[in-house]
Amino acid sequence: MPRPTTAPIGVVLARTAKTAGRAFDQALAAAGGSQPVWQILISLKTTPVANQRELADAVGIQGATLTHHLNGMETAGLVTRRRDPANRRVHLVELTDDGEQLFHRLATAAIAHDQRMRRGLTDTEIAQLADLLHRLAANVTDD
Amino acid sequence: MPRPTTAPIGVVLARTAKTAGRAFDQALAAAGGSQPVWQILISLKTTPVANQRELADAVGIQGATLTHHLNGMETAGLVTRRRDPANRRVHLVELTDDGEQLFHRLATAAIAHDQRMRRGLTDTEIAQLADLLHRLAANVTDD
DNA sequence: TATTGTTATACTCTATAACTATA
DNA sequence: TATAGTTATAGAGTATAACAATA
Repeated sequence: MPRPTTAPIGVVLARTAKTAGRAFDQALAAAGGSQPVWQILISLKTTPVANQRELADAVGIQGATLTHHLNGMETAGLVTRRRDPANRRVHLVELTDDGEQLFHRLATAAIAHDQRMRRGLTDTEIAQLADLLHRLAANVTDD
Repeated sequence: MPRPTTAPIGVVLARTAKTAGRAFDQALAAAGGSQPVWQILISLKTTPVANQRELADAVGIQGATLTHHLNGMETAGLVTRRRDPANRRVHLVELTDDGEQLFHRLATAAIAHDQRMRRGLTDTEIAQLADLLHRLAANVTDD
């Protein structure tokens, strides 16, 4: 008596994330950004981080990878880096006016993208989905 | 009266997919594979494709990208390519014995990974999740 | 010595454009 | 001309290892 073969949830998740991620990429690109830049901006705006290591953790990348993105963002005039006088090993990352403006443009694009994705789903269903995704992620997080 | 700020579902989805995707990468790497190789193998085994273009579509990549992966897989002895006698423009892709074996190893790893992710979730919840993800993806698919 | 961050280097996945082979 | 696939090239994102600066 074969179990009803539910398609592997990992496959469904990966496929959906690929599709949604590409659409999100396009939305952000049209607004002059990208997913890593958006993640970094949103972390800077919403999460109090003491140093770049914590920022990298918040974004989910390595420190060297963060440096790579910050280099680009600094060249583009989105952020400044200066040493913390209290601990000169620490580099304080701060948004410029241009960085603030890009943040708002990307936020607008992200909100529009989210509303598009949510079409036809109730708030309850979205909450269910978020809960299920959280529980799934917890299962593959080693801690 | 501000709406209860549900976290953007796109953010939750992207974060979950990143976490789950990396765990899946590690599981496949430990079994000697990768996500693109696994997607190609599973498409070859389960989807009847007439040519490489259809295979690329099934995997969700461009034809040239598929060629890139098939080159590696052919070098690794996982697949063979030969021209279709009936239409010599078409290259028939076939799994070798080694390819079959890798498919089974990766399938085992994928199943274990799926079971790990599903811990604590009922079959009903998984089915709900799959349904919600499908509806989300449909909203960002242009067709 | 330990901590913070950068530099150097390289790998994987992906893509577009130009090309070859076949029809 | 149109179709199937490959080659050439490039770009984005990520990572590890070695290094410099600071404590």
